Amino acid sequence: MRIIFMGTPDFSVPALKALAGAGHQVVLCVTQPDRQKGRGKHVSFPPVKEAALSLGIPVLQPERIKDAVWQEELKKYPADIGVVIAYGQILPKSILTLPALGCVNVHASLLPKYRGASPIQQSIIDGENVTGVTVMQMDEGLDTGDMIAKVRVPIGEDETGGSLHDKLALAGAKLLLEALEDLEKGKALFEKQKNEDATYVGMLKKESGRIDWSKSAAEIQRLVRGLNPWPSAYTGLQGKTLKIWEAKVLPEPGDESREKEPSLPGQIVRLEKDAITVATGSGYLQITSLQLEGKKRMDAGAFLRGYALSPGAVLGEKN
RNA sequence: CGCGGGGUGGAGCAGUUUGGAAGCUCGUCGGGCUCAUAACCCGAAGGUCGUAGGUUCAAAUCCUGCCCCCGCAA
Repeated sequence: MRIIFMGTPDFSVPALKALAGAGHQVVLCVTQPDRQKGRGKHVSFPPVKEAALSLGIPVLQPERIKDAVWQEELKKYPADIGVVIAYGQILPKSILTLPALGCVNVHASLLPKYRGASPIQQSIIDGENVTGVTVMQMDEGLDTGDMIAKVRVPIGEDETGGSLHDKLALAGAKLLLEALEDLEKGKALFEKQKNEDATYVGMLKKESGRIDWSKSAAEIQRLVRGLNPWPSAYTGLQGKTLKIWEAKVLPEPGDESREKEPSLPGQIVRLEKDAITVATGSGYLQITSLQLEGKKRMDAGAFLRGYALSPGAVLGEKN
């Protein structure tokens, strides 16, 4: 089919490549404008643009796709269908209805749960056992369209936002091809979403990674996993930001000697050769991989070799 | 020219302000102790102190250029 592809981040790339690899004709890629990124304020291309250029696909980068000029521009690229994956802008109805078959969206959750911007990370943070990808026919609402295809993906014990992101991106690419095939043959089934079951998740902010030590160790550990590698869970250590990359949940501090001393949430109760155990609102968190502001990520053992840390210190204090 | 931290034996750090014999905690290797050990004791190997140049009797340390890593901000 002739396809207009709209997407921006890494999540969209496998689908774009899959479409091209499956013989579809991607006539145009619409993606967000180049932005200043990184340390030096250098402009960089969105991942989808990089991929599109290497595939020889024309790229359009509207600042505001709602502006009427872009609708006219899109008409220059006749297509059978639009495929939207994490594009980053709300599409007006005039564009959704432009291709003959309209536009379909690949969303990284089992709709109607986790509508919105950060379904991958949030499903881990919530402790879900399973998530998935949904392909839907787009309508004007936020992830409210009729569902065409769905695939379930289990969330593992050690799943991180990054690992799940990659799995879902690949699963989504595969599912998309199947859905397009059904649509092309006119045998696609459309299932309405149960709006009463819908849940919404907003965009991730840096602040969403701040650890609240009064929560349970299990909750904090899920936050650490869900926000790894971005934006990462963090706390404060002696005035500096401390990112927590990996941690385990312990029901007990694992040391008989300290049980008498009450510990505050966030207080370091035990230092081992390669782990730092911290008290939480419920249970203990054993930190095994971390990163201090300005330093590289390292395992707890390496950190303790060079950083004078002693039990009793409290993490997360005013920063 | 967005702000800031940093590059020192395999790892993580101190030492740089007040130039003058390369240090600490680990790891590795050898030996010892032990029923045993990630514990303890003894010993050893391993570093052009990111890189290029400058100042100096003397530079990890002061000055200049360059490379690389990281946190923030976007």
